[in-house]
Amino acid sequence: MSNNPLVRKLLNLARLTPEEQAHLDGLLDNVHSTARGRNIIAEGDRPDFVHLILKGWAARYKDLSDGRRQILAFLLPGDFCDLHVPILKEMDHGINAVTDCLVAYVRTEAIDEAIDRYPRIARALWWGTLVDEAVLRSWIVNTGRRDARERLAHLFCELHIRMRMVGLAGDGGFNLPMTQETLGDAAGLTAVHVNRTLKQLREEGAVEVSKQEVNVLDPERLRKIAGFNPNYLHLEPR
Amino acid sequence: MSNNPLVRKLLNLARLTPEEQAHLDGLLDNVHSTARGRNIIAEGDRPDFVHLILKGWAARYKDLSDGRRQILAFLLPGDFCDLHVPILKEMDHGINAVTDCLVAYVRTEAIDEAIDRYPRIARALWWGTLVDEAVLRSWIVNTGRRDARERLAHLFCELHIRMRMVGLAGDGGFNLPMTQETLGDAAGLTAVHVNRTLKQLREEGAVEVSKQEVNVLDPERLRKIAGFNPNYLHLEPR
DNA sequence: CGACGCATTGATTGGATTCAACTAAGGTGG
DNA sequence: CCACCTTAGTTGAATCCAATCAATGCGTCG
Repeated sequence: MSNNPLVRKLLNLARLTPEEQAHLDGLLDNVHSTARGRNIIAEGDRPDFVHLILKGWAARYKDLSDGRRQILAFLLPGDFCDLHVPILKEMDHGINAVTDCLVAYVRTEAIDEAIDRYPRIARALWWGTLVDEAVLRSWIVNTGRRDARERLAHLFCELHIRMRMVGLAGDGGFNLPMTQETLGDAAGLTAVHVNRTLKQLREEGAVEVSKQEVNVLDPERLRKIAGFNPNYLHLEPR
Repeated sequence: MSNNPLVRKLLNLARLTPEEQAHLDGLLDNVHSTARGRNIIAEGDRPDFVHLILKGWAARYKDLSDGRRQILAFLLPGDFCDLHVPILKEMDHGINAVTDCLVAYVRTEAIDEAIDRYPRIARALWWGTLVDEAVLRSWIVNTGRRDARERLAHLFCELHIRMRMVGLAGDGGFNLPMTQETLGDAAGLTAVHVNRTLKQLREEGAVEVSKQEVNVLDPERLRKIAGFNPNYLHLEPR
């Protein structure tokens, strides 16, 4: 099994030849590290590279002028930050390192070349961006129509699957290295209310979140609370 | 000026030759109508065609099992419903006709062919889907971090620009043919609260919404209430 | 005309925020 | 090494925004 998280992720849906996998490995030679709390990309940037998370957690976010912050997506190893930059030029949001991160800087021409040369890579990358988009839609439902308890439950279900996809979680739970404040910024809640809601989820025996660890006590109950339907992650073999 | 809304929309950012425009016109020969309230596509469908709105309003939506509904996007003339279907196969949400609609059914191979033949069309279509994605992100901020008044103001700002892009609105306002219930499903609010909030926005002289018409009384004030920054629509000429 | 869909308004409830206090854990420096 | 400080988590009380429940008005359409 490749230890290139991009390959691990794409193999969840596409079959890739060793040659194709090697080509993807070759893209990730220019690696930088970003310390926790620093921006990987800021709103308004016009990056020359496409950025891919290799290690750690990052968050796509937008800030309002009065300080409110909304996280738009969590980026795990294997996720691209800004595959769209070659077309859109300017970032309309920022990417922040939630933990210390290793980030690959990929030349946009190298992406174009891989897409031209390997149709299956093209298809797999496209699949990845479409799943990202589906996750965005799911987050709109989350913030728009679910209450705090359902929201956090849904977030944990999603992150658990995505962490498993890249080999970073087992069945019992996963590592969630962020504060309750950050969790609130993702769920559209205050840190205080996240705290109370986590307590409630713990007391009803669904999930226990402590010390950066999510411990899924009762997966079935958690899915039920969340109303979780994984179809939007499009994981069935085509 | 073309009366093909797809061309009108794409011309906001791409320069397209008459030949390219004619080719796009040629894609839209298979037209069906859908009555208000009917689904254009349902969750779980695996459509054989890509659908494009030619006339009317449609809504991308998800329903929860207990009846709560969240609208994920409004689709205007020129917008694709499901450009992603060739890759993802199964719809993870539905598309509903908010008004009577005219919808073009485009063969997926015809899209592929246009993309292969005309790189600029490819680029323009990609730009369109990336803007759709940016709009999704903006809606997450809306439902996650803005209150009812800010949310509706932001929605009106966005729709006003998008309507102008396809020649369906002037400076003073635009036609919004939907109930307050539907507006609530988009903003993550109840119809009752939408009603009260519209009243408030009217009383402070920002917008007047009545009889399916949005009348922007004070654009500057509306943008200020919304905290509206149009950068996410990526409309500057590249 | 009566039925229905939609808009409007009032009264009440409830979920989430705000403000505030306190604890626990970790890191730093005198 | 421990006093001190910072950061994160926890809990209580008060407040507020939006949901809920409910009633009414109004126009349209069969």
